[in-house]
Amino acid sequence: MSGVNIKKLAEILNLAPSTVSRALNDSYEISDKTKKRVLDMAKKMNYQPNPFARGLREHKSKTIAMIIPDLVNNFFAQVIEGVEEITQEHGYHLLVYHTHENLEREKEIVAHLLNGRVDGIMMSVSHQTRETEHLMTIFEKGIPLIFFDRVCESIPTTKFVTNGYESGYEVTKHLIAQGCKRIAFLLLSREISISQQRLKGYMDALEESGLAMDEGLVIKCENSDDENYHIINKLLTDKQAPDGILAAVEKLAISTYYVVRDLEMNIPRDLKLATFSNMKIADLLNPSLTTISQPTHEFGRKAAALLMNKLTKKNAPDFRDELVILPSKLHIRRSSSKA
Amino acid sequence: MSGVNIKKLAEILNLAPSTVSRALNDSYEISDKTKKRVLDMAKKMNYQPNPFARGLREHKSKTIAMIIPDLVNNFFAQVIEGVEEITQEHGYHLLVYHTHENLEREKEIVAHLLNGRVDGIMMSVSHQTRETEHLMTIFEKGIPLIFFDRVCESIPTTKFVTNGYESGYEVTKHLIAQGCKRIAFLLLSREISISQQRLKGYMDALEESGLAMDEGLVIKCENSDDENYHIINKLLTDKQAPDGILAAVEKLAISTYYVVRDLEMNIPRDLKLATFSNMKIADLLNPSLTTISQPTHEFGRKAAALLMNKLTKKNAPDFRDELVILPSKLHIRRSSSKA
DNA sequence: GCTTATCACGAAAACGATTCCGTGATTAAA
DNA sequence: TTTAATCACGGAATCGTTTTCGTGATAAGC
Repeated sequence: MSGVNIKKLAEILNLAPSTVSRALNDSYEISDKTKKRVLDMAKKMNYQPNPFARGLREHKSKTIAMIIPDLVNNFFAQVIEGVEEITQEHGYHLLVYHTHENLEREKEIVAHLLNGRVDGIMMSVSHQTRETEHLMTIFEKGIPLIFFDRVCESIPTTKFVTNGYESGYEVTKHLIAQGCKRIAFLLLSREISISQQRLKGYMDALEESGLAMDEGLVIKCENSDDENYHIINKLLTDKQAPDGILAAVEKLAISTYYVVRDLEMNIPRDLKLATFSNMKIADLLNPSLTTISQPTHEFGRKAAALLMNKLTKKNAPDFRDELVILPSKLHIRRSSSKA
Repeated sequence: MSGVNIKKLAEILNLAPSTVSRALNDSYEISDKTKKRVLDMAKKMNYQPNPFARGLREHKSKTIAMIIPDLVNNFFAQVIEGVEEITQEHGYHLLVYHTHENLEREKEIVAHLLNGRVDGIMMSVSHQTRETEHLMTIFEKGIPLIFFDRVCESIPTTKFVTNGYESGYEVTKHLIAQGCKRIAFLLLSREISISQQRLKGYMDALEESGLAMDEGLVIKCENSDDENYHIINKLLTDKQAPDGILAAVEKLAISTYYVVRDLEMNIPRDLKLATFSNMKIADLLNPSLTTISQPTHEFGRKAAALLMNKLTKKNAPDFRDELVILPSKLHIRRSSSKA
């Protein structure tokens, strides 16, 4: 169709394909005169190297993959922007895959990436992910792998996370300071480490404040908003209803707003609410919503920069088995206020 | 590194590479017995075909690209989800690129996709995009191209859009019915067709209602939130301030909220507000926000389905030069109410 | 029994780029 | 002047598939 390749260029210029290739790659073996001839003609004919031929030879794709659970969650959309900023700088391409929190899908996606299609992978595991063989396979094949946010602790590579424990602790302390005695913790999964850390921070804050830890107040929610509505509704109409809610995920806080509205309750009078979220308009909600927000763009940029460094620098060291912790920030707003 | 290829399989099975290839592709020339042997061994050795070798032979990448202006805008994030759903079904891969509303970047991205890296392109043009040579190049190279939302009218292919004119008209009529006499229209660009249509709907509604059209009320905003804050602030503190605002983009409505709050004005009493937006929590804002929302998932799915059909079906017809119109929906909420 | 299909598979070319090896020509060293 | 480098380039192999063209063997048709 298009059909400008090295062979044609060589023919037109009366050179061998090897010479043209070397000229294009600025090899020292080619005279400046010839280089100029080749470059000029290449530009004139709008030559673009074939990525498959090159990929086949070099075993490099100049492509990385991002595997994330979901996009509707604002968090990942923002991280992607950060990542893409960096990859584009380096001339890399970015493939995006959603697992929809489904382990089987995660495995399938991973399987399709083991054949050289990508040079590196950045991922956030689904909250179903307990087995890790498929992730270990990536690692063992030597494909550079970075986790972010939802990490898999057992794979010895670099992981980017937020300080889940500290922020869980901090926001719980805040809720207690505002007068909460029974604080429920809403989460999607207890499997993934970020949830565990937030939960631990929450529990330690309770204990330190002399509040009883009630296992019945740690509520596992679902992926479906409808189901969550009912779960939260049941929670709030119980005679042992909590006076505070800490949501591990934005959408659980949203569902809480709807339940509260339908029950004609009042936030923050009857219930104080805080959530982990990167929503930009938390300020404009009614009432404005107390959030713990993560530095999303920085997240994406830092993780991508590390990966790009590994891929573009000769002899870059392997990733260290470490956690890079990016601090979250607590934004106190009306939903958790005393009055 | 991994190293399970057809040649190795062939060696182990005592067959020729060509036979193995045919067996894997379920060719009629291979006996069932041999097919089974090959398939079993391929599974056992975890064989994954090399995408570059295949791509080089077939001139197919099994990959499509999405080029969008921005991701922070909820709209595109949701469209991507729809697209990915379909592409994943067909075993296709999805590359994502952001132009950040920058024409030069758009051109660069396009240039990198002309060499066979992708089998098809779905895009929404940046609002800077006036020239269309780079888009025409895609078309002329025969790469299937679909536009959505922000389309380029002059390229003869299928475009997916919402009914901008009708919804612009409808929401303006609504604002007028709520008592607005001077309605401002906030937009990012007059170049792109979707803006033009919404604007036209707005103007026709004004005219039909006997309201004077004031060019000074059509306000061009910027990409930066800070600048927009000042623009809107100036607008609302003018002695000729509007009593209604229709925002073409969600973020302009958000900025309006902040300005109104800082000016200690009241929505909807002092100013009625409506916006094009796919925000899910418009309901929870203070006051709740009247929106015109697009069917984002359907958008992505329909456009992707058309593209997949073209790419996977033999002899699928070329895209017709037509506009596929997906209707938007007006959600009336408190921000535009009479009282 | 002989010709002709059909079957089941192998050998080799091709896709487009990179790179190892060679080689004639010029230059430098002795 | 001879020898050895260095330069500037060409030839051919290579990456892993798919596919065209064969080919020997078996089966079918007369």
